[in-house]
Amino acid sequence: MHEDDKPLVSPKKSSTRGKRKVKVESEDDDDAPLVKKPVAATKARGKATKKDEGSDAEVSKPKKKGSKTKKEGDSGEETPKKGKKAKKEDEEDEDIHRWWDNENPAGDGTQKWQTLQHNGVYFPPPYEPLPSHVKMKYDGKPVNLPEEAEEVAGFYGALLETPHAEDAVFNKNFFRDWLEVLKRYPPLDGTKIKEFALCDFRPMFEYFEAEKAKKKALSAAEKKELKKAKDELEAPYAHCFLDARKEKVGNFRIEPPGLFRGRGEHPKKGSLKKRVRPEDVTINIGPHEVIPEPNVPGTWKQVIHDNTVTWLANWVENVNQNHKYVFLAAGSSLKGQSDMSKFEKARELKNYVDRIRADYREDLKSKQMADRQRATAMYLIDVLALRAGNEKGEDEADTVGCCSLRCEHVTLQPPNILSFDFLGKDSIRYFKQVEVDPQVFKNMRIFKQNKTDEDALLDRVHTSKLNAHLNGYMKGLTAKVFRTFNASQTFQIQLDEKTPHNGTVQEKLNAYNEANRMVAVLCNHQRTVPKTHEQSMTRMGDKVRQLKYERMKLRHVLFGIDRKYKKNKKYAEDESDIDEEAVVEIEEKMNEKEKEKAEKKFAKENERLVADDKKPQDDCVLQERLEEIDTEFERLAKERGTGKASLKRERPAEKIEEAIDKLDERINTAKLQMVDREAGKEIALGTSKINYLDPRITVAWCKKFDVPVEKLFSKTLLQKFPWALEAGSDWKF
DNA sequence: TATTTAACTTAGTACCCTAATT
DNA sequence: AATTAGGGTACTAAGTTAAATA
Repeated sequence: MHEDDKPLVSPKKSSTRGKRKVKVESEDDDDAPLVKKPVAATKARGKATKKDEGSDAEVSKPKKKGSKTKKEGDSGEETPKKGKKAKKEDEEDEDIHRWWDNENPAGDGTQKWQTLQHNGVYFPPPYEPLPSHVKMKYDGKPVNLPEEAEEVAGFYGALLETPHAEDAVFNKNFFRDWLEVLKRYPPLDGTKIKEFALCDFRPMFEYFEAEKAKKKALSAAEKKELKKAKDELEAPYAHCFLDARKEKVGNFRIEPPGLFRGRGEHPKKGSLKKRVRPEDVTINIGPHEVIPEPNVPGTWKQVIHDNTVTWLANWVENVNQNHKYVFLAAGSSLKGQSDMSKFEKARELKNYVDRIRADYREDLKSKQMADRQRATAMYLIDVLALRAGNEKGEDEADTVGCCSLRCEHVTLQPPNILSFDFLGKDSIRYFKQVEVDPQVFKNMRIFKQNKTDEDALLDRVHTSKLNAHLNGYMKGLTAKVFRTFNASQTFQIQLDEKTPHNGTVQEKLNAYNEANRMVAVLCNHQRTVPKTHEQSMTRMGDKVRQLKYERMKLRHVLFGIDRKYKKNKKYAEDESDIDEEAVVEIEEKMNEKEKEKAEKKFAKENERLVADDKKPQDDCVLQERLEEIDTEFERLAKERGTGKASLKRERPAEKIEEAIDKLDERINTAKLQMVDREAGKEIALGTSKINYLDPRITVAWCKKFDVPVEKLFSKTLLQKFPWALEAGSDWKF
């Protein structure tokens, strides 16, 4: 692998080591001449730098982007016609940086930027006190709170109808932190707030709800107006210039204050997450750029110039002392390159995985306990796609991964089934019974010997050691690469095997989703069952029964036409679940619906007549129509159980046969849809699509099977994966 | 070497928007 | 035209990992 000098790709380590801390300006003096100008770069855009840094990366552009570039070219002034109607205002028309055209676009190096210009971060607007008539109550009496205390009370008030308000830990933490605020900002009327149980936040809650409703009731135009105003305020922060290219910033808004919503049994949930001020925020910017002003009063904690990192700003959040960063958006070159190298690394694992597997299978029998445990861990990571599983602290939710499994999390079901039950990342339950290699089963029995439930199952394995071991096989190999590798590999294989070559687009999409789901199951990607799931299931079920009913009727018509059909097995058999009772139910429902429809139609017709200055139809017209429907209903009632039926309009037997075939098809797809829906109700497909499946697999598949990629990648996903869109139809993971 | 910290990826959910449905 | 379901996005918590520190 040759070292190349592309600006974004530097050879790593040697050059970056030791520079993690703050980089002093003078160190960068050597490249000063290159970047002096961009101080005024807001206007200059790519132009100036193109000349200066020239050549690299841009070579392929003129051809394709000719027209676009020209437009950008006359930069400075706006061409009067420009944006008028040609484009929707949101169409960005940036010429994308084709970094993946470079010879070694992802390399394995740290990306090191040359210039970085941005406007800092966007602080949320300051707190606006509630109107004076909205007051929480204490012991039944309204309390006059200073705004600092009111704000925090409001955070809680907004959550009244959520499960958080029922959570003892959440309440305790909130109340503790709120009391702390109250100490500094006590009620203005002298109320002594002592007990949580005496607090009534409902007036606040109701006010918020009313405000929400008001906002919702605004006309579309007003909403648009508001959004536009907000966008304008935020616009300066939405993009930055990285090496003179405009790039989207991911999360340029500073997280607003609120109550910490930890997942699962997080001991700190409900704690007050304080408002972040400029004094808390460090910004990272090119050494020669104009230093931006915060949009709220105050000065930055620090301004640094560290081109070995990719963040624009950071601060430490007060609840868990977690570091928060402002990064570029997923579609940026920096993120794109890193994403691509992630998948390239996973592909590289293909060259080593056989060896690695052979080794750990061997080591499953090692005499050394540490080796045997490590091998077992690797088995779990490789086969079950478990996460590495770092140790966690007392002040965090009790969740585990591979290396942090405890004895209580695995039970043995002879001869060789392991039953896993533990909470993983985000406190998502991993609950599976898995048939494992007999040696793994034996090992587990051994590892559990003489230990209590709370003891570590793999007490001799630690993530860092494990990763060091993996790194010995392949540079950069760590536990998490296996998840990426196995996910993408599984996906590719499933698609290759299961895609119906001559199927319809829908059938192909089904195969795709099936493969996607298989990966999601492997990685245990879950979601809460949608609220409406049950409802939509019954609705789908009703639809199937309706179809079956129609089929039955058609069959009966056939019997009336020719007795031979009764002999035909295809038609002789009754539809499942359509018994006498069901028929009654269906017909009653049909009757009801028909009447409703008739009434609506009647009303509409009259409206029209009135509008045309004619006189509306008499009610008896409606009555007549309703009676007709009832007559039909009675006719059907008489048919019940006779095994015969007639149609309103006669049709030849062969047409009916065709219709039945069509119904069969519809019944089948509807049933499949139900099965599909039920199977997927708690499986999240998105996570694997975004993080684990090499997008080139999807792109190649789309090309090969002639499916538009837009059916599978949303707009943002398309923006995230520009580098993958050029994969050929025969590309393989 | 063990522990801590910094930086980055991965994750589910709340909420918004859009398209299907009524 | 209004409602609703479900897809998409924003948000930020919770992981992993390498490097810094003790």
